Amino acid sequence: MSSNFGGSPARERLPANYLTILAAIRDIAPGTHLTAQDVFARARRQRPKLGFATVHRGLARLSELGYVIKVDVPGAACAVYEQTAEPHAHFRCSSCGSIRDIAFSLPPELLVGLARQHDLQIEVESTTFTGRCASCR
Amino acid sequence: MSSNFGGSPARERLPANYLTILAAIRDIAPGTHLTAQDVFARARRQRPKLGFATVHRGLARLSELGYVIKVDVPGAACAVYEQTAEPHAHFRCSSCGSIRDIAFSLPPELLVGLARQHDLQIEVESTTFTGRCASCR
DNA sequence: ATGAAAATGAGATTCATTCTCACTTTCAAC
DNA sequence: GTTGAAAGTGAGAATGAATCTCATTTTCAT
Repeated sequence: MSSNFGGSPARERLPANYLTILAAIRDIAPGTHLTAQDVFARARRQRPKLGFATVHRGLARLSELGYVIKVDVPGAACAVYEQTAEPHAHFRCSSCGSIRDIAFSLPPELLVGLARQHDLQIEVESTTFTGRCASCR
Repeated sequence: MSSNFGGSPARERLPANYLTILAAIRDIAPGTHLTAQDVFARARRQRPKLGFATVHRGLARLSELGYVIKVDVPGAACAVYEQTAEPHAHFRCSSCGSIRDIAFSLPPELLVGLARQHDLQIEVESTTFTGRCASCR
């Protein structure tokens, strides 16, 4: 899911492992996208006994709570995770597979209109562009 | 990929199997979304010996050529396919998993602007909304 | 200290998708 | 019509991300 406009993360006690997982994502440059494997490798440096399933569980929970964002990009082999940031879209290069953020978001009033028009409750909006990046052209 | 604004399908000789696969998708109500399994089941009624790998190959090719659209919806277990239609977005209900079309598309000039601004070549744009549908509320 | 609930790690499992490969079909050139 | 190279095919194996299971460990209010 790309943008979460449900508000700020709920304050809730998190298991130590989840904090380690969260740190693994927060301790990188904004705009970086990590796969679950990446997060696993990074978090394991802090907690060598950490299991992969726990990373997935933790990422799912952290994503639910709004601490991180799970990004499902069409065409990509697996999901990537990023730290919470301003709403934005994603671009995926079909040639090299790289993913980068694009400052962009749909106007909230548009979402409200669509939701009303179709009788839906829209919680998450995700926009993805695919094409070729500068270096692959 | 949700919208393809690269033009109309190229005229090219397609293997008979691919035509069967295409027919399986075209012979349903617009707005219906079929998984590869669904397409397989339907196409197999016409060609019982058809293999599953061939369906995947065919869908990939047909999608490349613009005859069908592959829809990768965040959160869904697998991709779905639909017939080519007016550009539109997708809504996925997080509760029942149903997917429906939403008449919506980004203004082309916006895409051109983003492409120029970020030095990208944008070929496909995909917008997905997630939330709860009317019957799940 | 204690016990119920939550969290954990390891490995098995699931399942969509892709790969492999021997075989078959297609079709243009002769 | 024959031929041969290229393309397509089906079956099953392989891949790999994500989820599930379960016995064990940790947490924490009491």
